Amino acid sequence: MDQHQDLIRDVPLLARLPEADLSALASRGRVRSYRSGDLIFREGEPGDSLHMVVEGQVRIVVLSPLGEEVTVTYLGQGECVGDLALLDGRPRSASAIASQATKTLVVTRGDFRRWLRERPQAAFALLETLSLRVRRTDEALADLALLDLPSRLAKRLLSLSGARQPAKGGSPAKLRITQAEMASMMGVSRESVNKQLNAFAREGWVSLGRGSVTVTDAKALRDLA
Amino acid sequence: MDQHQDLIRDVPLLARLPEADLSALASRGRVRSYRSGDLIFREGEPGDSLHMVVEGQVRIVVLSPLGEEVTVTYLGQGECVGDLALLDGRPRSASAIASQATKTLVVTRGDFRRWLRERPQAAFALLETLSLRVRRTDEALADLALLDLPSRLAKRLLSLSGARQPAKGGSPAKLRITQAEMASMMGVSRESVNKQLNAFAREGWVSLGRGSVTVTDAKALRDLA
DNA sequence: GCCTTTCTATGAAGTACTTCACACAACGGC
DNA sequence: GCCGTTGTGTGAAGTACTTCATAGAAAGGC
Repeated sequence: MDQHQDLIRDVPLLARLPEADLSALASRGRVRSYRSGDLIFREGEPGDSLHMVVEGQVRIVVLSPLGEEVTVTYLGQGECVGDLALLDGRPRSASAIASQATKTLVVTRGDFRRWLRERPQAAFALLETLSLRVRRTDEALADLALLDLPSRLAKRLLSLSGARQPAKGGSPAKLRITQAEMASMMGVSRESVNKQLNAFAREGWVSLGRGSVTVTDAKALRDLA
Repeated sequence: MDQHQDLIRDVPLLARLPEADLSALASRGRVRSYRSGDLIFREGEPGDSLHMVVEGQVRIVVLSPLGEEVTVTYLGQGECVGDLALLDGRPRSASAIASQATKTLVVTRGDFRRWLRERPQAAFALLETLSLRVRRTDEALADLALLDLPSRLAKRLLSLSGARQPAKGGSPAKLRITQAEMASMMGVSRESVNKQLNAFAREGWVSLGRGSVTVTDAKALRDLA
């Protein structure tokens, strides 16, 4: 399962499209800037645009039934925010908030559909990409139902570190993330994440700092997951 | 919302296509018959075909990390089995087993791609369908992480009964399903499902039989979920 | 009919998480 | 430099599930 992790990051919606098609799409977009903490869109709003992250980082949050904010994921440069809205025109299923100073390229649904109509080939690539995404989400669902916290945490650490440190050997990747954020993403308490991270640290698999986790033994984590 | 069940049920891959396009695709397929218990395909095999269920029922199972079979969902008449393989050509992410005598219409990846090439419009419909499926799975993921068993069970009961009893008023729908199957689908123990179902029964929200659950107060379940 | 298998039902003990309570360390503002 | 804020670390108690054990009732084979 975890060998698919690399796909997670390098398969944003448009990754498989030829460069020319991509820039044609980009040329129809407008650039928007956000300061850290700015709301990009809110859960439940009608969604008719896609944001490609040009610079910075975006936090995706949903409201839990109990009314607390739960961070689903973070999206960085080159990734797409709110892409599903382009395809099905449904309301936003989550809110997007700039977690740093961020620039996005906004493409509207209308522009996108015109662009797609002129490029039937692009639809194939999109179908393939979306299909991979369904697989990945299904897999996450199975993980959540079947795996315990240590395994899930190990997977998550690998996925996060793999993403930021692509195609490099054994060199350790320092993740800039708080334990509270990890807990929120995984749907467990901060205390549990803390205790498990410290257990990993005692084994020498990770090293911890204030607001950071560094994976030092990826193999051990992979074995666990 | 809960899990794969409903999404695959009311949003089969090809639901939004015009009738003519559908029958053009169907005409390229071959019909295959399976007896109850026959394996249709196995997890991990290369996937290059789609099965549309013409008659009968198919059980989708994955192997958990501990080696036990977990039923992900059941697919019935008109639904598609192994549809993702057509789009991305990846190995099967689950096994499919005929849970009754079943007939399927098999379409190969090659045939599908030729068919799709001749119908650029169909790609739009497929993109929309897949997009909805991603949303539903994401939602199921959030449910699993955030909701407790009573809520999830209530949702699941509604989703199952809604699927079999579409667009009808207050009339009770009798689900033909064992508690063990429900437990396997939801990733909890059979005993937990049993105890919770009996709690619902004591409230008068469902009535139980051997191999069946009947929702008698859908509103109460909805309030809980 | 009986016997085997399948399914439901339930209590007792164990486990993995949770919440709560608190301590302390690092950083930022001024 | 001090002080409020944010983040980490940890134990105690509680909760929601698990597994295990056991029982009985319904259905199917022959």
